[in-house]
Amino acid sequence: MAEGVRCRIAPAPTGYLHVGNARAALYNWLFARHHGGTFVLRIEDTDRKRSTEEAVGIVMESLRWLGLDWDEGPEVEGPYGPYRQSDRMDLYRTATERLLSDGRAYFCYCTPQELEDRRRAALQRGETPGYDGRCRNLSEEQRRSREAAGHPRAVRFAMPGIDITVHDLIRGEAHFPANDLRDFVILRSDGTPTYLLAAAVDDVEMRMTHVIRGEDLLPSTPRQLQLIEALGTPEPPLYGHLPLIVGPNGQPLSKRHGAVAVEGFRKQGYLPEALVNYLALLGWSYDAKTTFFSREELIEKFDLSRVSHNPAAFDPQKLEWMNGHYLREAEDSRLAELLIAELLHDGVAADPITVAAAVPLVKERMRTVIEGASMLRFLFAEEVNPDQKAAKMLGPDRQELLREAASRLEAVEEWRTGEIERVLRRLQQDSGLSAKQAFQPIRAAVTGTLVSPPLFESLELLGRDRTLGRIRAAAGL
RNA sequence: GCCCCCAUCGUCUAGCGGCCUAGGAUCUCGCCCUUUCAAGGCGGAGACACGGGUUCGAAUCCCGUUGGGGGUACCA
Repeated sequence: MAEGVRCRIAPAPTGYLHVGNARAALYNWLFARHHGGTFVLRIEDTDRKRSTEEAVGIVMESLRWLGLDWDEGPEVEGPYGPYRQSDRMDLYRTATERLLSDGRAYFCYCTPQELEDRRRAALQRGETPGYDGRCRNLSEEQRRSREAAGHPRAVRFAMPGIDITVHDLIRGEAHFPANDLRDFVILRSDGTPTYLLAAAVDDVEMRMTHVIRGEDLLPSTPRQLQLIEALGTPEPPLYGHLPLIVGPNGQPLSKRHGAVAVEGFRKQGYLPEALVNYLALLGWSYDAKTTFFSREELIEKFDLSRVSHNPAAFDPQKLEWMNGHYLREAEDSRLAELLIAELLHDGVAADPITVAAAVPLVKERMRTVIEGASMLRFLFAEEVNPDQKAAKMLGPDRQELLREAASRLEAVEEWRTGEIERVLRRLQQDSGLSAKQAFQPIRAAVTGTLVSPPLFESLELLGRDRTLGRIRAAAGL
């Protein structure tokens, strides 16, 4: 660690940033920031068909939205670029050639079909499936004849045939028996590198000191360690494997469980600081008590030794609750902007001044921006269509109350919350009704629902004309 | 099949041999506050997967079982 920490997030541009990747990015970023190190973004797009420019853009946008800025990577570049694997093909080819000439890799002429057949046969015999190494010791003659026959060839890495122990930063040691560590393809027959090769080469070339990634990659670590050693690296990176994020039932997290992409959470009205805080705690904890962490606190306190070992179920409800907390803490002006954007997205051109005035009414009762926006809709609608429950509250027996309310409100001198409240409370007392009995019909008439922001404030914001119009309409006037 | 990882309330977790009558958060239920809904306050219910060891003493250490997840590709 002499030169300082260097770690990275290396997403494949699949068109969105999955929460699992987002969390891995966050932990890497926190780790780098905590140690004053360097956080690198590398795009793993060796699978050309699946990656587009647009997909890369979305990944970067999601990272930025989360506030995870990278020190090296696309757009900012850096001393070990380029940072897209598709721009680094020469490197992989060169590395392969060196491995080939060092005798650490060899050409394999087996076809996918043959491989599949042998694999099935081995499974049937109860043996460990995996490459049997048959092309490893081909004679020069055998090789030549296959070349002459035009057989496609892939390049395989020659594993040393020894047991390997991985020292994991998070979970300690993991032992892998030699028999399960078979020779694997590093360069496909079409000349492109596989993940194992590309990641190993890049981690070495980019001087990564720590590789913190999902547990799904733990079994590939002994292979990469060997590859890295064969590449002549004096000091391989240290590895740490994060527990996977799973769905509510312990199954893999999928779209069926709601949003799984960072972009999706943004669209649903979540705040980045809420997602960051939630994700930080999904697999890591600081102590028994602390739940809320600012970005600075996370940087200061984050520590790999406190990352948990077991899979964590993503809990949308807890995220929502946490989002509510951050919404309440957010600046009013920021919320106003988000609400206006959300309303507009919904086809409502909301007046900014009204929204700004309404923010205090909704900020403490919304859990997402979408929810907040829906609470404000009645302020901008032409007319209201009472929902079922509200309609019940507007039966014939409430008409007199509504009429009286309309006439008294018409006489209010200054259309302010205080005045409105005074008049309506007097009405309530005169009517002999309970507050609930008296005010719910008015709420129903004005907002079309029985659940809304506080009534008197709402009436002020709605304005006298529309308030009276709605009450009268509900009273059948 | 084989290999690897993991195992505390429904969920996220604290716990790293006695401080545990197992703590916090979320969810849920009740009460208070209250014009509705929230927010807030108070209270309740809710977990050490199982079986063996080790030890004066085990949620904590060891072994096994069971369960879950991951891997086993010319995907990443």
